[in-house]
Amino acid sequence: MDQKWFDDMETRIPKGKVRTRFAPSPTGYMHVGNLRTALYTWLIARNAGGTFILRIEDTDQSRLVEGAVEVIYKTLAECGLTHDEGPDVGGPVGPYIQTQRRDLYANYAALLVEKGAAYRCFCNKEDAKEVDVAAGVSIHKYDGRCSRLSQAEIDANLAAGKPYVIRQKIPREGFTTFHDAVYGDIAVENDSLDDQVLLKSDGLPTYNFANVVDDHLMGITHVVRGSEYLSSAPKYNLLYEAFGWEVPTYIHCSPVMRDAQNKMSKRHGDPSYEDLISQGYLTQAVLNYVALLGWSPRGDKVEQEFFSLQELAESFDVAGISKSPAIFDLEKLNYFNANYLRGMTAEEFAQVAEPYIRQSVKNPATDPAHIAPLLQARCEKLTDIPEKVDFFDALPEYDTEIYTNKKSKTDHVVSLEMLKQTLPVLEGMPSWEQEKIHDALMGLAEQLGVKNATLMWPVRIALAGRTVTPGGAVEIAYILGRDECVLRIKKGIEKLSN
RNA sequence: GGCCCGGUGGUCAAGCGGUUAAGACACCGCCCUUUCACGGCGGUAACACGGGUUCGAUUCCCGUCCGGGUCACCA
Repeated sequence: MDQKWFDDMETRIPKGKVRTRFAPSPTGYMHVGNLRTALYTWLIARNAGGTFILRIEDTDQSRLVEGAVEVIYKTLAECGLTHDEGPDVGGPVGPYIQTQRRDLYANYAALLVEKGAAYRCFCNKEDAKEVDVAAGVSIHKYDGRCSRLSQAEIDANLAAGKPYVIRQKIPREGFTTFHDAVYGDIAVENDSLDDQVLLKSDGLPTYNFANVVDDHLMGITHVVRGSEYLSSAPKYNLLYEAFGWEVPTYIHCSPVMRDAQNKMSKRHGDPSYEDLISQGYLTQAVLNYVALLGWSPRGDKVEQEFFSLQELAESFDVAGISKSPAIFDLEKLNYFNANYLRGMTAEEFAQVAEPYIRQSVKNPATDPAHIAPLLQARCEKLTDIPEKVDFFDALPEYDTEIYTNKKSKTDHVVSLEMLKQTLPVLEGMPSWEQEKIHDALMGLAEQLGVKNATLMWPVRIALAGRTVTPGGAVEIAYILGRDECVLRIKKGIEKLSN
């Protein structure tokens, strides 16, 4: 083994600054838990003025998914989680795709064998498996038989070209302690640890090995990952020790749940980041909500709930990360989304709303820009829009029962009278402007000596055929245009006269 | 089953030995009002259970229960 090669690898490692990495395996699907991990990882780097790295973990050749890496790039870019180093942008410690680092892992695995912390195992999968009959479950704890092979036996196997894997040699005695920034100190007996496979027979590393090697070689100071790796952490520590490497700060994050007992998953049909966007949610809202799902601000910010990405970067603190799992609540996401929608300028909102309005308002004479303002305070997500505005194109069939309203003191008789009074007023409007329509109708109510609501309710019902509408009678009338209004009022009169 | 982790209202979540146990979502009521919203005001609702330690436990320790994770040549 060439010592100089190892020394060169060491000298490439950047030192001093905080360096974090998001290391997804390309599954073609960014689930919410993954997004949150990426966010926290990014925030830790940005909060410290450090470096955020993207690394692709594609060592499982049987799970390759076409275009999956693009989904990752696209999502990170859309969310503003910019990476400083990665496969597409390069960097000092590349390559950033694990399959392109293949030889490197083999070298480090060989080094470990030399050090006596790992050994070649010639067993096939079935030989290595044990079944715990008493427990009624199969456990996969390898008995370490190949660690006891003599050099002659090893040489013979090698000479015979027998395939092998490289396993980590775990001490049988004692215990291993490690520290996690969110869970604290955790100690486990070494005897409960398995001689895990480091290098597979195809020559590629397992996640467990590649991770340790890459995190070290890339100078990662804070390892952020899901809590499912918590029980593997002692084995990683043993690896760091065997190499004589400094152990990074571990930050394990509890899972995002769909309900009390299940993680969110594609299998259960839970939405991915992309699904949420196509369901009408805003990226900012999703990020804001997800940030708070498992993290909460401290100090003078305990009560703050709206955070821009920049504000998150300023406020984020590992101490605020929660240990217990959090259930993803669409209702609360709705709340955040509604607020972000309302926080947009009228122009911004009109722009994002237009395609949704056009889904049901096809009439080219109707201007979506006039409808958008009515919608901004009335929808939680963009996909709420189409069903709210479909009455503009065509008056829906409706039952005259809806003319009756206790609060506005209207019934069929009153409504009929109101519509009859309204018709000539609208027909006689010198110009069709919203303010003029408003003044005319208010004037009519006053002249008739009725409450505004008594007049406005039936007019709005006749115009929309709906009890719930975005905007009031005036706004709707203006958008519909005089001719259509007259037609719809007449239709109302006709229905009420029967 | 072994090992590891967790357990504050329905949900997120503050709390880190002494509090009337924050706040937010949802829910309910009232106000505003041209419907529904928005907005404003108010309300219902929680420390899993049992033992300790302590003058005093939501907070510290132990046990129980419940939940999760892990035990792969997947990550």
